[in-house]
Amino acid sequence: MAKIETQMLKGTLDNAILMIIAQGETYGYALLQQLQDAGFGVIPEGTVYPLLLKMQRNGLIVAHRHAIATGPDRKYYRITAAGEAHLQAFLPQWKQLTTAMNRLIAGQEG
Amino acid sequence: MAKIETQMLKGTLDNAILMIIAQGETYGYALLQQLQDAGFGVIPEGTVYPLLLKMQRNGLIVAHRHAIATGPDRKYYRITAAGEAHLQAFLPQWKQLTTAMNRLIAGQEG
DNA sequence: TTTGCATACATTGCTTTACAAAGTACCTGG
DNA sequence: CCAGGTACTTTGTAAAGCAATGTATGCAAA
Repeated sequence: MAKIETQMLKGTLDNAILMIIAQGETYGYALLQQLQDAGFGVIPEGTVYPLLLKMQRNGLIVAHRHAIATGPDRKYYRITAAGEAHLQAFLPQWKQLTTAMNRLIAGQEG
Repeated sequence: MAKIETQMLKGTLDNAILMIIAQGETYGYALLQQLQDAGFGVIPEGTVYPLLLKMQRNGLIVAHRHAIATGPDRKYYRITAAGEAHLQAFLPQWKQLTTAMNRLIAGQEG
């Protein structure tokens, strides 16, 4: 999986993570793999963990720590109503940006 | 035209500008309007002009100043071979990012 | 036993980027 | 004359991704 230019992820990665959480409770370390599976390439821990903390501070997600049989505790995240609202605000912006870009790209190739 | 969250433009806006220049020589002040027409919303001068200077330093575009009959001089920009190569490297990354995001969004709605 | 590795999360500091704000300068219309 | 549109520049700020480093747990191999 190719690595996406990091600048391009700004303002997008957080919403990607929020969508993954919205589609099923998960925890940080698992998210690293889920992001890769989704096609974002390798996203380092130093990116994901601070992001999760920030989203928690902003009330977009809530966490609850869970001890498991084997290995360190996990922090599971769930999306909040504010998080859902945030996603609803993001979607049209993403649409606008990709529409504008794809039109330029079409003019580039065609 | 709605305003796109500025973080989302990082690493994308430069390539949008590069594509506009690739599709026909233009100058900074005209670019402001072209970006808006393309659907990016209002992009301020404090964003576009520094970006053009940086792209020039990086050899992606070349400029030549042109005096016109009425009003201040204009700096017209043309894309270079390095600029074309830069675009060719950008396109698959953009494709990868939008593919990954759109798949998540589909899972969000469907 | 102990070394190493995978799991799991947190923190500090760096770099890049969009942007606000302010400035310079030209020309036209009221 | 002066307000406003045209046209470009510069300085400083805030935000985000990430490298690097650290902490801690449990298991497997040596």
